Amino acid sequence: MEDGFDEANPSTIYKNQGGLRFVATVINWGKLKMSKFPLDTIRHSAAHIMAAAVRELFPDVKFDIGPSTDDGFYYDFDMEHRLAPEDLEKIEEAMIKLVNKRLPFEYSEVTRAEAEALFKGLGQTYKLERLADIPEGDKITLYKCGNFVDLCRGPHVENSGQTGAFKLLSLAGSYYRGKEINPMLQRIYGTAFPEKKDLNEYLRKIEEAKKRDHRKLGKELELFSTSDQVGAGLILWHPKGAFIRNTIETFWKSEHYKNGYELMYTPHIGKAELWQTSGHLDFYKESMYSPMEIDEVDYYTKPMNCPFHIQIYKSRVRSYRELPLRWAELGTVYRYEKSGVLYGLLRVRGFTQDDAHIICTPEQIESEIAEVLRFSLHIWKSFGFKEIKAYLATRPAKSVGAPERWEQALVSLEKAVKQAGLDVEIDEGGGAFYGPKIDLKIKDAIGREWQTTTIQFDFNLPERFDMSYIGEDGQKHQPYMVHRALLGSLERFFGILIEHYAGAFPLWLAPVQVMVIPITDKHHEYGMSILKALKEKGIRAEIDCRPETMGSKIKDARNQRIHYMAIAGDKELESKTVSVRSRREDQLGEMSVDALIQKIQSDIDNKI
RNA sequence: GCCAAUGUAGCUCAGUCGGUAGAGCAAUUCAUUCGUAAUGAAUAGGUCGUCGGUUCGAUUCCGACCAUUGGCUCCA
Repeated sequence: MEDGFDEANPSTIYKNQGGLRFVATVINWGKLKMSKFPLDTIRHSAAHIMAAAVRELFPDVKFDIGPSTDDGFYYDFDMEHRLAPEDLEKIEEAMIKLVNKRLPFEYSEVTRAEAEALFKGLGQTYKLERLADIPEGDKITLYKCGNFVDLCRGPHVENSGQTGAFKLLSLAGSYYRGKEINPMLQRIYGTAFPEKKDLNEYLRKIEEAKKRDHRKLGKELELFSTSDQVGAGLILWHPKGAFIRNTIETFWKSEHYKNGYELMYTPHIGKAELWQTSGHLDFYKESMYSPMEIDEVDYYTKPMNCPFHIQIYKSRVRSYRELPLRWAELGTVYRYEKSGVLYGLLRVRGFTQDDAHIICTPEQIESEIAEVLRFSLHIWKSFGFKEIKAYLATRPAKSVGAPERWEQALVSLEKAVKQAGLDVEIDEGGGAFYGPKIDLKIKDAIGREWQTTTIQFDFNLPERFDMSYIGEDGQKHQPYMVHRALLGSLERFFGILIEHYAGAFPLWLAPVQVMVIPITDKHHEYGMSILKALKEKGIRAEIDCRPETMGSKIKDARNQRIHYMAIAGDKELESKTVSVRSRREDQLGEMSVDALIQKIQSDIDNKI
């Protein structure tokens, strides 16, 4: 009978604390079937049940909030007990008991004073603070399920039996109100679905994502690693990963040359004065590494390439006749990232941007932007990504640059996006202080979105570096400058690529395209001749001459995600053929080596 | 950076309530010469993340650090 709770008559709860009355939430939903409750209602209700269960197990708990999310729900708690993974099972068990009781969700509209009295009485300090956030005049509603009452705007399901199939997934720390200076609360993540099969499908998806995890595949396929001795967030590209990177870079470079770019190389460090002029030491210093002293002058490792490109621009007087300049560089930069945010290839401390700067006249800006976008989509298509969404970020409150420039920039960005036929979302005021931008998000094979391409105007650096060109009128003018990265960084892109293809790269990127498998050592010689024929045609082939069974060699080649296996035994030796197996289609039967070569070359050409 | 967890052979993991450790896979050697997802046997392989403390003795207990994992914050 905690808190005056009467099991037989739940509605009597808290009557002693302000005489609050609760009514069932049944009205909200009428006769809806459980599966008809909105997903977020089910999840939010599950969060309440979880909170109620936590309260039973740890009575001293203080509650913060417990919303539904895109994938499920969470609830933030503050308590003496440090939650451990074993606790999740106990909490789930307690939840199931509450579910089986089919306790009604009941709500009550109360006055601020009533709510304050209630939460003060319960010692729920976070709830009191959350209560204070509710604007004067707004309704204050409480939802109660069993002996757990929560400040909540609802809605909820009718009773605890309707929270569907749920599962608690993980524990995490989380700052109160998401602010670093606030105390860290304990968060439990879970998810819920109307039906068990939906939950299972979701859990299967998590498993699928785990299988594709680039950190796991990177190790298994020997693509990359990091080393404690080198340092966190610094990537070592192993031969196979480096091969793929080189293939990406070669393609990237040739496409850039074909599309009107020029490529450059610039140093990894630059004097403090350069970064002073660029403003990085004022605005970006916390992401830069400590300087090194050379001949009594401080030099910084570069976090960006732009100041160097600008120096090339400024190496002589520029005429309007040479604009637009499209200058690209695979520039390796180093940025300090907090230790806790490092994540495989996706968040690192040293990375190579596929950077470019477009320097042009105001008249050229619109077509230049359209062209960058077109080029970007072409590149994405080449790597097998087809679903792309654009995000347009406009002028923030604090910003530099003439209003008419911002206006023109936005118009050209909008036009370009429209022309490219992309779905676009506007992020009002989300631009950088130095200019508006378009970001592209690409969707991978299992539907996850990744932010990659960014196209950013910069009204700051041309000013700071006093960039100019001589116009038709013989006068000095300030050019427009646009930064853009298509793949983002090679590290991050490689991580995305690994997950997109689950390690099974398209043939043109695959480090090994064919594995020749002689059945016994009688066939080694013939196998070697096949290997030679393939290599002569520039096909990346290897041969497996280990004294293993054919089945074992096939298994290993498959695990290495090798596209084609060319099996050579007595039959093939006699008919001068190979028996071909593909990763995708299993057995393709016997064919001549020439036929295999043709097949492979056609796959490569089609970027399959 | 913060909260929590983890760190044992190349990989995946077991184990030691304090007496310097074990499996499977991989590797090596030998045997097997095989027809479309694992042939068999033997051998070798570990400062138990690093440094310090407690102890007769530490991989085990304690502390610091490093790294990793799940989140939070951050990512102009």
